[in-house]
Formats: sequence, C-alpha cells, structure tokens
Amino acid sequence: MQIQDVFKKIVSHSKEYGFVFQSSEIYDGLGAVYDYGQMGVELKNNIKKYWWDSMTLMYENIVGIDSAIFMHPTVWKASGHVDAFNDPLIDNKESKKRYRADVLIEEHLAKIDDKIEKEVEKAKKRFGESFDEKMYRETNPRIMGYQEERDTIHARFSKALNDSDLEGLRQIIIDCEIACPISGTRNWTEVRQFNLMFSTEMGSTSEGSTKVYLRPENAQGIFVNFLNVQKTGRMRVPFGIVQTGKAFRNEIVARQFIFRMREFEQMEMQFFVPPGEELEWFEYWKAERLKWHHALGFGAENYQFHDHEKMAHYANAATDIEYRMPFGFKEVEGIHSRTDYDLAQHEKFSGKKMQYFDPEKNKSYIPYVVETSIGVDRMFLSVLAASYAEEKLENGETRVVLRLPAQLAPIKLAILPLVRKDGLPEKAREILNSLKFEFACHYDEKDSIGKRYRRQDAIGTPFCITIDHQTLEDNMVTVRNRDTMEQERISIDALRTVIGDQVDMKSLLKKLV
RNA sequence: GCGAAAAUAGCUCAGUUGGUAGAGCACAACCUUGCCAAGGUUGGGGUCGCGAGUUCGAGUCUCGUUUUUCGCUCCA
Repeated sequence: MQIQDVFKKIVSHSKEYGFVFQSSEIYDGLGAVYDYGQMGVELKNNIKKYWWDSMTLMYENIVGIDSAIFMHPTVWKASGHVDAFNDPLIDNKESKKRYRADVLIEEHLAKIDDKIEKEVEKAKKRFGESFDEKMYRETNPRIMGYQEERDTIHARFSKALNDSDLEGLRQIIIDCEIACPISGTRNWTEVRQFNLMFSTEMGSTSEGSTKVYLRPENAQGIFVNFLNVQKTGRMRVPFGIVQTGKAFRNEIVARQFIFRMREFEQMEMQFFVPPGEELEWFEYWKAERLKWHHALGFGAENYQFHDHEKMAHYANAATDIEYRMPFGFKEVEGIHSRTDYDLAQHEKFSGKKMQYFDPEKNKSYIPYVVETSIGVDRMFLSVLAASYAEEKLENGETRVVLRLPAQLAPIKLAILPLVRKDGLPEKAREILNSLKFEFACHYDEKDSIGKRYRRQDAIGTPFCITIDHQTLEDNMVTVRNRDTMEQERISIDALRTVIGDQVDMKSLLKKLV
C-alpha cells in the first residue's frame, strides 16, 4: 500500500467513526481548523491523562497549573513574539520573489531623494562658489516637484503603516510604479501581514480597548507564574510546572490534516534548574520523554531524535522527538534548553525579580529552564497512524482494526447480547449498569454479532463481552479480545479485575518506572 | 504564498458526444438470525462545494471562489 493511501485512509476513517471532523464543515470548512468528534475527544482526553499523570503523579517535584489564554500584551513583547514576525510582505507574481512592502516603498523614497541630490550636485557645479544651496532647494521647480512627490508618498506611507492599511501600502507600490528588481514587472500580489499571533480586543468600547493576543505558546503562562508556584508550593529547584491547553498560531501554510493546525493543543513542562546544570537535565528529559513514547508499544524503531542545528533565539540546545508518520518522520515533541532567557526578559520588562534563593548554594539566581513540549494533536495523529491496521483474515476478508493501547481506547468494553430476545438484552443491560461507573462501555444489540465485533474493532475497543443463553444459567460471559479475536469464558464478577487491569492508566504508568 | 490535482448520498465511487441524479456499503423500522461485516421487505437521505457565464437545456463546457491533497516556499 502506498504511504499516501495509508494517510488518506486514516483521515477518512477518522471522519467515518467520529474521531475528527473538519471545522464548520457545513460552511465549506475553515482552513486548517478541525473538531474532535465523539470518539476523538475520548482518545484525546486519554492521551492527555496519560501525559498529565506521568508528570504529576510520577515525579514529586512536578506540579500543574492552568493559565489563561489571554495574557498581558507585554508578555509577548518580553518573549520576543511581537517583534519577531510582524512585517508586511508582498510577492511578485512573475519572479515569485517576496519583498517587504515597507522596504520597497522606502527604497523608492530614497531614489527620489537621490534625484534631488543629483540636481543639487549639478547646480553646484554650474554655479560654483556663489551657489546658495538652501535657496536653490526651495525655489528650483524640478526639485520642488520631487520634494512634493516624496512628501506626498511619505505622508501616505506613514499613514498606511500607522493604520496597518495593507491595501494602502499596495496602492502606493502601484501608484509609484515600483517594479520587481528581478522580473522588472509590476505584477504584485496583495500585501499580507505575516503576524503569526492572532489578536483581538479586550474591553467593550473601541476607545478603551486593548489589543490582546491569543497565546502562541503556553510556556509564558508558566514563566509568569514561576514565583507564585515556587513560593506557594514551597518548591525547590530543580522542579517542574506542567500545563496543557490550546495555543494559536496563524501559520502561513497549515496543512496535513491535524498535523499543523491554527488552533492546537500543547502539553508542556518547564523544568527549572540551577544555571550550568541545564544541559545535564536536557539529556535527562530527552531520555525520560522517549521512554514515555516507547511505553505505548508502537516500536522503538519508529522514533528518532532530531537535533536542531539552527537554534531559536532563546535556546542553547534543542531536539525533536520524531515519530514515523505515514508521510515520514515528523516532530511530535520538542525538548529545548531555554536558558534563563524568558525569566530574565520578564524580570526586565516587569521590573519584578524573577530569582530563586537556593538554600544549598546559598545564593540567588534566575533559574535555567528545560522545556518539553508535545503537540496533543500530533500525538493523537501518531497514535492513530500507529494503531490503524487492515488485517487479512483466514476467510479471505479484511478487517479494519485500531490497535490502540487499551488504556487510551475511547471505549473500553462493548456489551453485546447475542440475540435480541429471550431476556438477553435485559441481562446485558444489567451488566452494563454495574460496570459503567468504571469503564467507558458501549451497549449494542443491533445486527449480527460479527458485525458488532467489527464496529468495535474500527474504534479500537479492546474488549467485547457477549451475553448468551448460557449466561442466564451460570453468570459467565464470552470475552473477545480485539487483537487476537480469541474468546474466553469468564464470570461476570471477574470482569472488573480482568479487564480493569489492562485498561487502567496505571498499567501504562508502571511501564515508566 | 506559488504551481498542480481533486470536490457527486454519512463512506467509497460511477455518471458516455451537454438531455429529468445512480450503485455498493452505511443509516432507520420490521422479519429472520446461536460467535467474527449473513438474508429478506420497506424507508429516509443529494438544488452534483459555492457563484457567475455559454446554451433551448450544465453534474458534464468556460471563468471566479472555497476547501482538501501533493510539490516548492515559510515555520519566532
């Protein structure tokens, strides 16, 4: 099977069985935004629970928070996000080169200035010593014309920049007949502001409102709460703060299903360490995080580290954990040694000390930070990709089965009366009512038993139990295993333990020890 | 963003040189049915992504647009 086919099948399987839908589908969808359906939300929640428990339960020095999506605008100045990517860009359709629209206009203005200077130079030569430059500039009609042109353009330019009027910028480029230096043509696209942050207004009146951003990363919510948590939780460095939540990036190109979305969810940890020890901790967390992935049992050969050569402005070491997606090895998690960049920036911009007094070292310092940041949606996609299987059966038919780790499966147990009569449905519902407090159960009495098994296979339900006439006599049911398709008869009373042991999250967490 | 391709029922797809919209699966009801997608009967569901244009007539031709996929580009 072609790899693209596999990816396509995962996408359509996701829709068909209620894992992922395109957002606002009845309105033709919204680019690169997706919704999780009735199965998807359960799987996603289970992935998050696995991660959250693995951090907050397994380490005594890691605690969680849940910070707001809106943050004070200065946070994003301090973090560098506001300035990093805020230019109006325009493309020439012929040469396919991209330019900063403001730079094109500034260059054009400079050219007009050049013309003026040339006129002045010429006049200087002509009139020699007696030349009154100031008078000449103010009276020469040609120079005055240039100056007027320049001032007009400059006024429009400043206004357009102030108003963030992109169409105005483009109109200046067209009116000035600015051509692409490479193709020489004036065939321009729209001017676009490539600000990767979404913004909105806080405050209900236009005069009193402030521009606020939807956070492009969750880390800052942890950094600004660093001292709150450290002091109220009596945390001692080294310690970590974790958080899960939505983040928003206005990606230029957002594609590949839920792999790169404009609204996405992150699971992050910021781990605070003494300066100088960050690279040891960086290695430590690389190993810990890889172990977390391996515990899912998708095969160690499907994971690799990808070290960054080009570091972000805040990092002194960075690597990705990549998973072998149907379209190649792709980043699922990033591990960064962020130095003291963020906390130092916040100290600078807020004027508040961001330091920790270390009783062992008997001194204060700004801690260094090692970050692990995993994309929930990418993780979700990798789990689907790893679990999706089309299996040839002995009778020649194929079955589609999601071999999800039982702890992550949306539905743990399907309860199926063999036939819809003779009191079997009633007995089945009785079992359902005794187990529904502990497991996510499905009850299904429609269609043949084989068909019901396949439906559960398609959503990854690890266990099906079947109630038959015998059950009414001896209180035993048939347990059918999703992966082996083998059946075993056990008593109803034993279900809780037999199944519980395998679907409970702690059985996954124990693999991490 | 540029280039290419695609869009018809919930899913997978067919639809001839332009002439009243189809199949399989799925879904609902009933019957039948003792363990791996069984059978029967009946039923619901589509202004063919959207908008213009050409035409007596457009799912089909033309243009635009939206969404998706692929390649390039971008990714603090």
